Amino acid sequence: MKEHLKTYIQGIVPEFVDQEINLFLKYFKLKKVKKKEFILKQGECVKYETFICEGCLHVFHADCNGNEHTLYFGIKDWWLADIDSFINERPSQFNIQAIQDSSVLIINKEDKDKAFREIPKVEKLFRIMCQKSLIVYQQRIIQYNSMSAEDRYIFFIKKYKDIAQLISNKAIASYLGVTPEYISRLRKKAVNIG
Amino acid sequence: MKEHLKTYIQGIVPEFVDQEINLFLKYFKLKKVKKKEFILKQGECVKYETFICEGCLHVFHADCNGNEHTLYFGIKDWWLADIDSFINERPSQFNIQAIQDSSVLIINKEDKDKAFREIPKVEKLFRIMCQKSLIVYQQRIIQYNSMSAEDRYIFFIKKYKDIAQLISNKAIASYLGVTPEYISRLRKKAVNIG
DNA sequence: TGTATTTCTTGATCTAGTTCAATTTTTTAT
DNA sequence: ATAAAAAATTGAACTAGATCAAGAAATACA
Repeated sequence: MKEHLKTYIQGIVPEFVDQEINLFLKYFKLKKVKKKEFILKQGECVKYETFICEGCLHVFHADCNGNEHTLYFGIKDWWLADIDSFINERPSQFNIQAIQDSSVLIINKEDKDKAFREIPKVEKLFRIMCQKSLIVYQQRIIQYNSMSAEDRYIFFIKKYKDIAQLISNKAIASYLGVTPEYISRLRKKAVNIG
Repeated sequence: MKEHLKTYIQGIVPEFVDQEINLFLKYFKLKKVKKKEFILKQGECVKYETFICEGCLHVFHADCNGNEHTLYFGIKDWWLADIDSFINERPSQFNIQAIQDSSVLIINKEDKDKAFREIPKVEKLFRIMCQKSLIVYQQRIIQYNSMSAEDRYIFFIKKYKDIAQLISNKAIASYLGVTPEYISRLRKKAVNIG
């Protein structure tokens, strides 16, 4: 399983040498997560940063009316964490739940901090990962401001084909910020048009 | 002017020693920007990463209908860059325009890369900065999905009091993803309610 | 200082997306 | 294989926010 993460790291920071990666990988523990199982519930403090080897997980916030709002879905090669909670050690706003049986690698805060100190390239790795996430979020924000729900739906389905097939329409709705009913209507329309 | 940046850096990464900061600061050049002046126009490639010492700047995308969509406003102690353009060396989707006369410090790509190599703590600095931005974007995305335009307006005005006073309602509208007319109505309502 | 341009406001009308409720389909668990 | 629960669909009514248009106020600039 750790091979996944190794390949991922080499893809991001090619300067990493084997020995450094292996040292880093030692800090990770493999965890199997069953479908529907939570690895984080909102209100808890995030203890681990998580790399997905296989499966699919759902990061979402439930508001006081019980409505769910999706931050994102993660598949193979994605990282999961509520950074705000992990870094600032405050209760998380988010739930993380497996949509399928999944395998993840987890590292705790002390070990991650140790890795930052022992292996300087880890700083670079996380700096670049963060930048990549930022780009995606920026894109998404511009889309909220400039596109209709219908266009965002079409964009989502195209961009995240593989994820879209694994998740419910309800979950897509909660990602796009619309109601499940509306997704249902959009879908019907899409089918009729072809 | 560079003192601003120095203080900022010390606030983020206290381990930075004076000598390292000074070395890093050497790479920055001061630039004065007049109100309404652009430091980036969409379609251009981003050459500089920018730190704001004073003033206020506006980062926005103009769509094919000429409508503007604001990514964010920056004031003192904010960084500006379309990371996607800066890192991947592709044309930017964004404009950056001064809302007031402003002073900024700029660093170009080669110098930034050099700094990453010469001063390892710079990696840490940018890693932490990125994390902070991510937290803000995540918050904003959840708000798009869970709050009405009215509530987002109220939130914005409270959270960014100082920025809100400098910018037009039109600009606020383009940040929130609503029309200026609607902001006008919300404002009226707010005044009447008190 | 006056004029041109941009913003702001307001009314009237419209529509994308919501809400609620009922039914069907799919999934889950036994 | 079956019952129970969750998700999806559909219709009808509704509403938050958009659009268009026109006048008032504020800003920019020569």
